Amino acid sequence: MDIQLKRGLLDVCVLAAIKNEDSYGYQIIKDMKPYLELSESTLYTILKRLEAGQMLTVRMVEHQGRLRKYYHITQQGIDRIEEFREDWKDIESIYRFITREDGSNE
Amino acid sequence: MDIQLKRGLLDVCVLAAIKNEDSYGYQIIKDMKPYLELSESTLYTILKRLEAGQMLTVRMVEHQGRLRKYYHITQQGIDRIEEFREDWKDIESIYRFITREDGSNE
DNA sequence: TGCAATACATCGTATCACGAGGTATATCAC
DNA sequence: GTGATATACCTCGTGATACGATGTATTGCA
Repeated sequence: MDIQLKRGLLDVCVLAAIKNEDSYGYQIIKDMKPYLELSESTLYTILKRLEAGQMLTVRMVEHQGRLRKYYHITQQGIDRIEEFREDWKDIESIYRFITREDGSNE
Repeated sequence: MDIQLKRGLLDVCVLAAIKNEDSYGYQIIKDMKPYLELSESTLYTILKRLEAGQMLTVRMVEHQGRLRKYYHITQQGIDRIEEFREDWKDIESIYRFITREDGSNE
């Protein structure tokens, strides 16, 4: 899929992936894979950005000798998803503009 | 609206704006305004990019002493819109992932 | 005379996705 | 025990790109 199209979805998509249950990087990639593939470098960049924007909090957990960073969504993160829902109305209107058939000669 | 969300729409939106009738920069901005605001600098960047990608052709027309550059969509441009329609199915599936209610506790 | 609208353009900046590469442990096959 | 694969994190550099700022030039109206 077109990279540009993904851009606006990525941040919200990651938030959605941890919305119902705290999760960690590797797991998030696996969960999102059926919908949207993203590389590790991309995910960790996004997670950092979301943490900086206080959309989520981080907690270290040891699991079988390896450290995992569990991410937990904040209220601001939940609000961000809600904003996206609002934006979606505009997106759909743009979609209709793009795919409209002008009746003129088709 | 979120800039990132617009990104994937912009190119296709401009193509859609000239799909039914050749148009020029200033007019395109006005036509798109109700759906998607974009600055002149952004539009001219996009038009250059679309021309380079052979999505449209350009023709100079003098109009009341001023030069206008009329843009005409090519078959490749039309195909690009069709590709977008295809991508839209994936986008909608991502939208459902983001807005899904997991039933668990809501 | 001045200002808004029309119509084009360039440049620099900030944001961002991603590939390439790095570190380290667990697990399983040979 | 050695190597490969999976797990799990990270950084850096690059290319793409939207946009504000700025510039040029004409038309038309107050």
